[in-house]
Amino acid sequence: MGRSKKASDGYHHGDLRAAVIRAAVELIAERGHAKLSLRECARRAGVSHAAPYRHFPTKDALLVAIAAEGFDELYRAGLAAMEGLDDPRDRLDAYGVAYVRFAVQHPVHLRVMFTAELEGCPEDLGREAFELLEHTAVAVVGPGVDPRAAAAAAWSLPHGLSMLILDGRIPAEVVADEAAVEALARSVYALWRGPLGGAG
Amino acid sequence: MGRSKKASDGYHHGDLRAAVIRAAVELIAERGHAKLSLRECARRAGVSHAAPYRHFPTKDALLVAIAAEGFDELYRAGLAAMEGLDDPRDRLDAYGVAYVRFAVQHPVHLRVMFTAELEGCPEDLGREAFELLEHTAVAVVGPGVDPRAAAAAAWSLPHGLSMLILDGRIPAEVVADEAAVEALARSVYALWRGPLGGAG
DNA sequence: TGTTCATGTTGGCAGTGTCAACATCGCATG
DNA sequence: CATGCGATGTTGACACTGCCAACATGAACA
Repeated sequence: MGRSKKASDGYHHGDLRAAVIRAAVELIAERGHAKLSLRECARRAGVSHAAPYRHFPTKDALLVAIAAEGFDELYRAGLAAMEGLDDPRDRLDAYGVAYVRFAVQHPVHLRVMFTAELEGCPEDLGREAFELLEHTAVAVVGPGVDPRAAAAAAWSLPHGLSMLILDGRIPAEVVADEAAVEALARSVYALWRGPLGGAG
Repeated sequence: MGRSKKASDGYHHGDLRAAVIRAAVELIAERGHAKLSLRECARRAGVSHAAPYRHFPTKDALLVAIAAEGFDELYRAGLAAMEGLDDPRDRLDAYGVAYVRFAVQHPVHLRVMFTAELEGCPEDLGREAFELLEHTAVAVVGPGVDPRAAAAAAWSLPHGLSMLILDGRIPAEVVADEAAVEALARSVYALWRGPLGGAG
């Protein structure tokens, strides 16, 4: 039952903050967002019911921490996916596919990231990830287009697909495993490149 | 303080079911999804704390009722928007714009509709709205394309845009009022028709 | 007129978020 | 080495919640 690296296994936990986050993500995955309980997190981390309050002033603060974790990882996944690609459109595609991949790999995080309603949520949460997308979109559409509209358009597609998948709105066969999801994402982009988007 | 149409203003309420739903939507709009409380709904409806249980066996059942209401209205909004249009692409656009309009007009409903995680949620919740979209999308892309992929692609765009707006992820100026939102939706479609989608 | 049954009420239980008061221990300072 | 302080964890409490069981009311039908 190693409690992890440093800190005696006695009174103090050692890395309770991370342990609570981990427990919360597990709990949400098991029971759903609405049934998350700080006290249950504490139990799973092996501490008393009020211990998490030393690290998170409020339940919402815990969720904000999860969201921040998610945005950070999403940003890095986007960067990694676009690495080495030069054509703006290829880069945008790559980000989009990575976005959807992130969604199925970290469904709890994505859900929490876009649940807002969180009080005390820092204004610029997720800004890096957003700006990366906006710049990529602007590079595709050129300088004549309102960047905010370009960003909204480029963001909506992978975001919508991700949310629909998380909500179980996409038939199960089409999202059976990670490869299937990636294929779906690519074909969604292809459709908007082709018959859905192209000239009629 | 007329309690509405029939039913004496005494022991029995008359239309408690609808009153509870109304109160729940208000409450979520004010305090957020997570802080919805059946007891507070009961208070606002002017009944005792357990009265809602005569109409909803569980809190989730109340949310399912709200979602059903939303899907029904979304379906009818889509139908109305496409009425009189013949070109499949125009019809798909019209549905999409109506989808986003619905989102800003009924943010609570849309949020609840796509929160899933609801236990005892009927399998085919929202099927009408979905099938309408799928048929419209298939009419655009033709018979050679997997209908599930076509539906996913056509659905992702308005859904993603709606969710981003509800989450406050789109700059406030761009979604200041209903007209601005509609203009944004149209320009998102135009971008995927043009520089984002078209041949480079 | 009398009974039934949907609807509403009261009271209670276990669980929750949050707070205040207290306990323990690592660490820097003498 | 002693000491005391601040970060971290504990205990106990409060108001609130979802849900349940037992009871009350009254509208509609026999």
